[in-house]
Amino acid sequence: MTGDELDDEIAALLQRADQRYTKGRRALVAALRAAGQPVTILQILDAADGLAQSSVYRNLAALEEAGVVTRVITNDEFARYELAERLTEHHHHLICSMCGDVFDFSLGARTEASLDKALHRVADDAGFTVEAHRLDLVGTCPRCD
Amino acid sequence: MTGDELDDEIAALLQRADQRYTKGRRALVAALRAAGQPVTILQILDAADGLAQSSVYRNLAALEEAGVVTRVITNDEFARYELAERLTEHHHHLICSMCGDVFDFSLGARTEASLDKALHRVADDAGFTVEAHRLDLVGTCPRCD
DNA sequence: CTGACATTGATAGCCATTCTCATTTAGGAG
DNA sequence: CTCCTAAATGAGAATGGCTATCAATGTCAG
Repeated sequence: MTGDELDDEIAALLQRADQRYTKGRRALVAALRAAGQPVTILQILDAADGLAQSSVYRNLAALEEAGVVTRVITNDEFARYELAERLTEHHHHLICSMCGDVFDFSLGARTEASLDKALHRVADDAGFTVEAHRLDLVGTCPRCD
Repeated sequence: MTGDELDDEIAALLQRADQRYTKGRRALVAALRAAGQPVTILQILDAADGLAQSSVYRNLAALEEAGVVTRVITNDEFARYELAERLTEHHHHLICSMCGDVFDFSLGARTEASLDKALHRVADDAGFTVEAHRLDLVGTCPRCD
């Protein structure tokens, strides 16, 4: 997806949620795009300066509500954010249990498909309506090893 | 694993970590065993009363350190705990995004094995040392649907 | 029994996140 | 362009799950 297509898609998502695509929100999206991996609020504040902490928190919540970004759950105490899969592509996370850093990875289409089938079977049995699945690898990254 | 075997195993794990298997810790383990699903601190305090909040937090940390329990990461703001997989069996979680409840499920051995193989391949490529993998299904439980 | 030390429980403190509110900004109507 | 209304912003206060503190208690060894 090119930058313009991405922007159009985001604008549409925000409009649907009655939200404006403001300067601050554009800066957030740019920071997430530049990072290329899930980042903490602190990292965002350091990278894209001129943003107020309270606005970053508020706007990330608005963007999440609109389906533009996703909050990534990890082991440490800091929330991380990345662009939603609808704007990128389905992927999973490598989480370093030492430093907390998070990296993306994908499985082959075949593995992903068979996993998805198995998961839907499980969900049906349990009466669950599936929204998403989350697959994380927890370990030690090369830098911390 | 019978109750006694479980207790022996836990005692061994604690001993290895220079920790005692005290009354309060036994009560915690009993509560987790009775629950049969990951539970919050609040649920533990409600179920097994007579436990001090501070001791529950401290003891869950000690038990986690010793490898007896596992902290389960979910979407909501409450930490959940369950007996470690070494004391039960490998499984995954169904997470309800409405009420936050968490349920266990397992995949067939074949699916699990091929997933594990794919994950190790990914980890090797990235230079990661794998500790564990985490597979969660996020959706809506029958009660909230 | 006694000393050394781990554990407990009440409470104070911490800190990521959320809330508040006065101010600024943006879009629509005339 | 000028109002007007409502959303967005930013600085700081407040929230709340969790952690640290510390005096009192329990426990094992000798």
